[in-house]
Amino acid sequence: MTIRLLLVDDHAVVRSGLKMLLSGQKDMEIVGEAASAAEALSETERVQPTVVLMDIGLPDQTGIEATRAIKIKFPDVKIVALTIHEDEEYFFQMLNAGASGYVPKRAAPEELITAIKAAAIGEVYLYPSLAKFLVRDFLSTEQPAGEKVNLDGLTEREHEVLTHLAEGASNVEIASSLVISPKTVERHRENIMRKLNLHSRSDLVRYAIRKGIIKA
Amino acid sequence: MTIRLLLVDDHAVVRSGLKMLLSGQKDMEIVGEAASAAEALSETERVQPTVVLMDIGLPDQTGIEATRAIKIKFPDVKIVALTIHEDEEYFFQMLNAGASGYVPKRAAPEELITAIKAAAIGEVYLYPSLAKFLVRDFLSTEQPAGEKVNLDGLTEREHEVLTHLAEGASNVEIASSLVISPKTVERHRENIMRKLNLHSRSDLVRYAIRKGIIKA
DNA sequence: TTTCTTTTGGGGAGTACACCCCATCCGTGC
DNA sequence: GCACGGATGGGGTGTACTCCCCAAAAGAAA
Repeated sequence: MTIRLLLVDDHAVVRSGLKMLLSGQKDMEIVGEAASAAEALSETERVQPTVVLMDIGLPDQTGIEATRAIKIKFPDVKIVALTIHEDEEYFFQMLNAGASGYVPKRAAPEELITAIKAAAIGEVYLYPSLAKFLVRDFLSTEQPAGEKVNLDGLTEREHEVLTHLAEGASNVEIASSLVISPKTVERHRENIMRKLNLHSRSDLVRYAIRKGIIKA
Repeated sequence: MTIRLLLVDDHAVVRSGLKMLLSGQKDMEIVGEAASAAEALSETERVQPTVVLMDIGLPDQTGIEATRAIKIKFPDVKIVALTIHEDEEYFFQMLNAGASGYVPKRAAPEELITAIKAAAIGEVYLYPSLAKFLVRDFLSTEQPAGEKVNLDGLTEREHEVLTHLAEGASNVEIASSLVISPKTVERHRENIMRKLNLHSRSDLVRYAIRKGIIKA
């Protein structure tokens, strides 16, 4: 079964390139083109494509709005975003609008083809640089690496020891890592704890993560 | 910069096939192999790979547990799941465990290579048949995706104890808080540590923060 | 020069932890 | 009924940790 494609992009050159690229695919057929959101909707109605390749930057509306409009009228039509934008915001909005795929224009041609085929059979292709956003959202664990400023009154060495401590290393492990005696490590740890008013390794771990000294 | 790979699969034949397949890649180098979860962990420590190719069905533990263990000890090591399983359950668990990619064994070789490269630069490759699950999850829960039940295999009580442990409480403090014996707290702690393959309070703290169980 | 800080290290006391053993009670499932 | 897992506890062993004491060398600051 051939995949019926509708190309939506306001640049004729881009559409031509896509036609050139995709015409080599036996199982695909380009059944229509559109240069605006309004046209995209009417063309979808007219040609009943399997998959719509949707640009985001369109003259009248955004491709996001066009996607939403198409999915409301034709829920079975799959839409793959093909755009220069690689930021989280557009990506999430396209997903919310109902897109079945998201491919940056810089992607390799094979990736676009994979995305189209995936969309056609009800699956979803996400470009790796965008997929990570979704996974991060899924894990919902925000931990943007904080500034590595050193203003807690610790000395250079103490800071170094703290890093190891926070990573869960034992005194002996740290000693061997820093090539000093375990007793010295202990000494540093005591000083760190006194300065920071902490009293356990668990406290040190949380402190270090809060300060961005280590990642969780 | 070459990508250092560790292959984890209990079938030697599979590993051989992967070596054959990946040896053609100039920017990749296979630096180790493992046939079990335990071996995976020790090999990771030994060879410090960039990316671990992780099977799920392993003799001693699941690849999910192995992934969790590796990510806790070596957060920077990227892990790509390579498995015969294509169901939602395993997929979500691997993501929760910290995987940077998920590729079914039936996928095309190029897709595996893409996934490895994506993981190596901190991105995420998700196979289309799995990606749709994540998108559906994203759309259904809209904001608080992921972390809702005990995907880590802990019981209700253990989860409760873990929270206190992660906050730095001692056994005695937790005992008095939960109105049980310190010995019981210890019992729970042991079970938690065994299930999560952790061995110190510091590990527990980092685990809990990563999971969003407590804030840093 | 003298003082202070940093880094290095040892001894020891008391506590907490990590990891084993054991058992009982209770509810769910077969 | 019986098995099974979960929650509850006790005992013990060895190690690691937390916190005190002490000191000395090197370098910066007074």
